[in-house]
Amino acid sequence: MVSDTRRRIVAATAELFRRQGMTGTGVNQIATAARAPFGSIYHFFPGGKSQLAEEVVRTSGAAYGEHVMAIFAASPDLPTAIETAFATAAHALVAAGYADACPIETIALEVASTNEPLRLATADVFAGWIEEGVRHLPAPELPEPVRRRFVIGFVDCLEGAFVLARAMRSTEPLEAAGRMVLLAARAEIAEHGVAAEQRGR
Amino acid sequence: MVSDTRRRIVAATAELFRRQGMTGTGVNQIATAARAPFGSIYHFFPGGKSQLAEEVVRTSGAAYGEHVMAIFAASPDLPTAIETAFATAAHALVAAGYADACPIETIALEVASTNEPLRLATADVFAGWIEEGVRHLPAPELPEPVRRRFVIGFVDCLEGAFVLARAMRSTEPLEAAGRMVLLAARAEIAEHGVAAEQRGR
DNA sequence: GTCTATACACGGATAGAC
DNA sequence: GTCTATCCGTGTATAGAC
Repeated sequence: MVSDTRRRIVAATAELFRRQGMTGTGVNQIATAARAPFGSIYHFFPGGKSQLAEEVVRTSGAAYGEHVMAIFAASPDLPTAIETAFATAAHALVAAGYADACPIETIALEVASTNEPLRLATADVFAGWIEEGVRHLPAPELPEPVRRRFVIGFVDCLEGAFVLARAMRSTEPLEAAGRMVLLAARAEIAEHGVAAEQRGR
Repeated sequence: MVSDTRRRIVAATAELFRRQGMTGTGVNQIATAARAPFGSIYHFFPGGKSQLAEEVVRTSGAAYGEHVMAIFAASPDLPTAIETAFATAAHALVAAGYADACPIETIALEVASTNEPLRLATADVFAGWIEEGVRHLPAPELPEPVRRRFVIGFVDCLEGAFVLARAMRSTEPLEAAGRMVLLAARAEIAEHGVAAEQRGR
């Protein structure tokens, strides 16, 4: 049985961190947003802000990965998956007034050179996305190393597009990223798909 | 005649913001790093941290854009430019211990939903990169809208790769991004370059 | 387990001597 | 122009009543 107060704290923290980053968010602000007494945060997270941040990074990071995996799973082929993923991301970003994009991106940059435990948490999340992405990429004809490289490039494009889209308040960066990933997908399939057929002969 | 103290303040701020972000950096820390008296910061920047941040975003953003443009200008064709740009970025990132990547990326995410003047400054920088990139992209055969879309995708990939590379302490994301951009470039040239030739007949 | 009060440091910013 | 002292708010964190 998980406390409801605890859940509210984690949810409020995730939302605030996603929008303002970690250093830009105070524990006080979290308590207010979660409608939780200040002391409850230190009751549930004796390690303070760092412990809370690590849990938020790992849980919201995993949830976001599953969200993208669901799109992969529902797509008949790779081009469809790419178009759906970037269109969905663009739609969600506009709906949220360009506030909510990737839940861990801002934190990842903030802690990369300043907080080793949290840096590791973000690295674990990205590694998990890549692993799951390689496993579920709807392009079984591609050899595993190609799939891995492609999935990493996919995440690169999505994350980078979020930065430009939020700054410029435009979906154009997401459309450009989707196009780039799509062209790369076609090229990899043309090259390695054909090679696979030739090997099969 | 520009004060040397002022220059040291801007340089120190740029370095600290690039590594720790803006909210994670205190004015006190800036003064110490710049070996400048605390009050000098408010002497040169009466608007305080915001004014200093805006100048840093615009100047270091423009400088970084010129750095990439120099690579474009020195490359005989688009594939070479892409390979050089991503290889140079990877080399620089490793040399800096994964601390120094894009000078405005962390700030852009921090301020996107919290500080409108600074958000505009980051958007202006990105817009400037795109404009210059479209102008100097070593692929004159591509029509202008295609060049624009491609340049935006290029920046998407670079920025996103920086996030993953810094978090994972690996150059693999930069290599994957470079590969993705390269494949997309070949595809655009194959499609539109041929179309241009056909129109010329 | 819940909540309030408070400690203590550091945040940004200002005044004013030199 | 340079630098120090200081203000006040907010930051994280803790103590302890309930």
